[in-house]
Amino acid sequence: MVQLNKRDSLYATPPHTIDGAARWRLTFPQMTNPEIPTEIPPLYDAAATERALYAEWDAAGVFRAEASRSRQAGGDRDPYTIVIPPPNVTGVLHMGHGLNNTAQDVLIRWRRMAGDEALWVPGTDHAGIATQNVVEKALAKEGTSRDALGREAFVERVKQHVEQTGGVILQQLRAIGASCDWSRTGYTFSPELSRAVREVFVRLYDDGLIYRGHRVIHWCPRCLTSLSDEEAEFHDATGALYHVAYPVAGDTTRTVVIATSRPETLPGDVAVAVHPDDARYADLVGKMLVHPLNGLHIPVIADSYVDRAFGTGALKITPAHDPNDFEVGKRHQLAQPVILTADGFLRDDPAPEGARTPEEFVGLDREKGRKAIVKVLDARGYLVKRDQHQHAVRHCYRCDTVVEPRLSDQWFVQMAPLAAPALQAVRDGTIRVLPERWEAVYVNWMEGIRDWNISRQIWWGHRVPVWHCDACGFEKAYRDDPAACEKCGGAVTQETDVLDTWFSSWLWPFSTLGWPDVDTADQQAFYPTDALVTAPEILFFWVARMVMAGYYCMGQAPFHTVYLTGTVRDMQHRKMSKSLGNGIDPLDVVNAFGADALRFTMLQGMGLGVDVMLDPTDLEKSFAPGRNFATKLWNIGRFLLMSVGSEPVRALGDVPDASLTSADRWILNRLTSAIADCDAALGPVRPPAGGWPVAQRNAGLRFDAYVDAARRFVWNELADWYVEATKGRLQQPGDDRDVARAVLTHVFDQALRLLHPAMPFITETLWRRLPTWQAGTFVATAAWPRTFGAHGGDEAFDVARQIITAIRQLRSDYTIPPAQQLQAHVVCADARLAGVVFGEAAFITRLARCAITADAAPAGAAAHALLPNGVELVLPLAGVVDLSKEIDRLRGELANLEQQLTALNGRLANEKFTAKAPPELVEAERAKARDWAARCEQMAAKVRSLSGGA
RNA sequence: GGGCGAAUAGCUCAGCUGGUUAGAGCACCUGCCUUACACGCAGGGUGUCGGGGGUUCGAAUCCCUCUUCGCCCA
Repeated sequence: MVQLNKRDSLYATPPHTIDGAARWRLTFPQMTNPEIPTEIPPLYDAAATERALYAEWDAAGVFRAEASRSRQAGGDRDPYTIVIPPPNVTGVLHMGHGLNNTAQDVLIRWRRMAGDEALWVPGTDHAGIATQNVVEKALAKEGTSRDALGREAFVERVKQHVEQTGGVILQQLRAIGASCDWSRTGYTFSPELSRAVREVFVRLYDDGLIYRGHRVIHWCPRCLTSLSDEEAEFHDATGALYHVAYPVAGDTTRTVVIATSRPETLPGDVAVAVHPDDARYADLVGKMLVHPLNGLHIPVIADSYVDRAFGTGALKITPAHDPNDFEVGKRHQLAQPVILTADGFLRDDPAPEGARTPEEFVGLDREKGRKAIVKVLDARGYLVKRDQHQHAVRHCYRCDTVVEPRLSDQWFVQMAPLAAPALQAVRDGTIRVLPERWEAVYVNWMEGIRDWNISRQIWWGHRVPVWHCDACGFEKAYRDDPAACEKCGGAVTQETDVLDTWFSSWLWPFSTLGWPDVDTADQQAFYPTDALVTAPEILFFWVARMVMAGYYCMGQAPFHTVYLTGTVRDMQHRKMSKSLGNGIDPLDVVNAFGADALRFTMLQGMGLGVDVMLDPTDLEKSFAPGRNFATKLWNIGRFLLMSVGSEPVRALGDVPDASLTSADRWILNRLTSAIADCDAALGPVRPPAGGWPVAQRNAGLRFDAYVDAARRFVWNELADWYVEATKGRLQQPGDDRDVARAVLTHVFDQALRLLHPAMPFITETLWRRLPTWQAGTFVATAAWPRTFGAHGGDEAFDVARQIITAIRQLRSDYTIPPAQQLQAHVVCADARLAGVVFGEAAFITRLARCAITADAAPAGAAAHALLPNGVELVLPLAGVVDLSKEIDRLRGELANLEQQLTALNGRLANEKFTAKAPPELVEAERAKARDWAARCEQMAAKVRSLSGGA
């Protein structure tokens, strides 16, 4: 429940129904008539504006890029391209997307206005495992399964699911204002992009970079597929380390104790390994041990892989269920019994001598199997001890199931040759990664690059395009499905695995531009792309692999800048997630406060490498920065546009320089530094030839600094000072009124342009109400502001501002009601300064509600202020000001300044300082000391005269 | 276990290659419905720049160390 002000009653529904969100939904007449500025509604209605405005942009083709206009294709504009990180086709928008796509949209809108041929390619990926999981769950509910349906019918079913539910997220992106070129929407499973996937597979295969390997890989027993290293995420867990005794065969006095965190894999043991230099076990190497569960004899082997310091220094070897054991097993030619089923249940894989998995354990899942086995070991006296153990356990990134290492045949990409140029690119500055520290992470991963398991044992995805001959065994990868074996004419069979979804998205920057067709217009015009904006989590999954694919397929890097966003978190710093229920639906925010408020809030919090904290339980508070500023901007616009009115406005260039007031000069100078600040914050657009120089590697992409600069200009300079300064001028017809109207219009126009990339909707809505607006034009395609030379003569306005602030401070110190008119006596030793001050008298009087006069102040109690420039203010306040308190107040100020001055003089007296510090600095400090000394003297004199007069 | 980063106002963060009287937003305190805006206006900084040592004429900034917290990798 909010406190209503008098204005609310005009528009609001009864007070008890008012909350922050509801107020924004109140409807006002459509604001499509810009011709009547006097009818600008008092509240900006985002809901009623945004959707229609987006449709208008879309219909006008504002977001569509033309290949022919790109310099690379013979046009006269620099291309600027971003490809969207394709979201899951059946996904819905979350805050992470909101953050990420807002950043991209700022860049694209900025460059579009700056005159680049800006292309933002949107699209989705088919999300193999995730989408298949969803459909399989639905089938389970219907009492059927993918196996019952069969492969073709199942794939058809998934397709239907995607058609029905897919693409929602692309609609949602429109709601937050994303200015994508929808005519180029990509989909990783479309026929075009599928052709790219197949092409790259065949090329890699023919180059010998794709091979089939029999290895221990990460297996998700729930998704029933293999996972790449990146998809099997480590989570720290507290487990137990079990010490199990293996008796030495034929020597009842001795045992070897091994330590394991996974006793359920005991049946798969084929050896116990010790370090070759480990004296404790040296005499046992080559001897046999009796397996404590199945009684089979297994050897003690020596292998330097064993870490003597871990556990007991003896390690059980289970080749089929641990990647390291697999390697050890291969070195020692050991068997590879598989004692777990695909879905994670214990099974037997008997040795010639007998069963490995005792019958009582067969059919138990991993959890139950572990408990049962530990119980039996304990009962038989083989369990020596059980320690608590901290370790990292891999989990499936899609379903969070504990990943099982599993021995199987998989397709791999040999990565080292692909990594070489990708590593070089970041090292030599062809590609920069921001925040910089991720560059090190990237380099580290590339240097230790491991082969990529690209096969997935699912059906939804691109099927591995390899066929083998049933008759002669010939095998080959094909661009087009073969009818028969090219060697013997026998029947051929295609591989059943499909490819990792990332095997399609690593081609995204060029597959969306028409690859593998060569030199399509889009490729020529827009490749390589410019910035890639994404979350750090997919640096390896996606970004690093795109770089590799870019070099492999296109011969050059796919982009020159990688910007990794922060993560959206709640107030406890937990990542927002569906399972925690701490997420915020961006569309709720859009409905409540508008897309601009959402975007501005995110941008303001988007420091480089900084996470964005939002409170899902209090949207009102979380989005206050954006909401407040959107409202402020609306109100500034409303007032400014109504004040300027609809009569013709002179172009600023037609206003003679001499007609500009000090205030005009001041705001124009503030504007030019705001433009410079925004440009500097957004940063260098593209690297010079030869890559990023060190000085620029970390420059730009400071979205927080950009919106801050624009906000400061609009709110703290334009609204707080300049608009106030023009109020008087606008009421008096004449030339000066027209000058003020021209400056207001120009400055507001420029401000809207600066803000447009951040707040596209509200800026467009206001921009078309400018008296200079021409039908059919958009701020979205208006020219990005440029800095201009400084206007001299803005000091008077600054002096006036200082005086106003000083009077306000005194008012506040003495709690004088704002409405009470005052009179200040201004004492200026400097005649020129006096002229300046009294030239701004009207302005000072209005803003400070205080007339100024040069007359000497009357006797009696008064408040005093001494400005740094020597101007002295006396506010006669008999009855309000207590003279002794006033003296104390001034003495306090004086003491403060004297303290600073003493420190400063100390520094200046130090010869080491004057000798070693830069001369400019020393001179600046001397000047400061002179100023302070003068001011101290003035203040001391004031205190003396007040004390003496008392 | 290996590597990297951070610690500044109640909260989230700026503070560039050492030199400002240490800043912003939100929150907070005081006074105001001053005819664009109470989602606002005016005024207010509420701080041992994590602890300790060092380098330097000078340290929030550079170095060492301790503590705490993150991230990446295994």
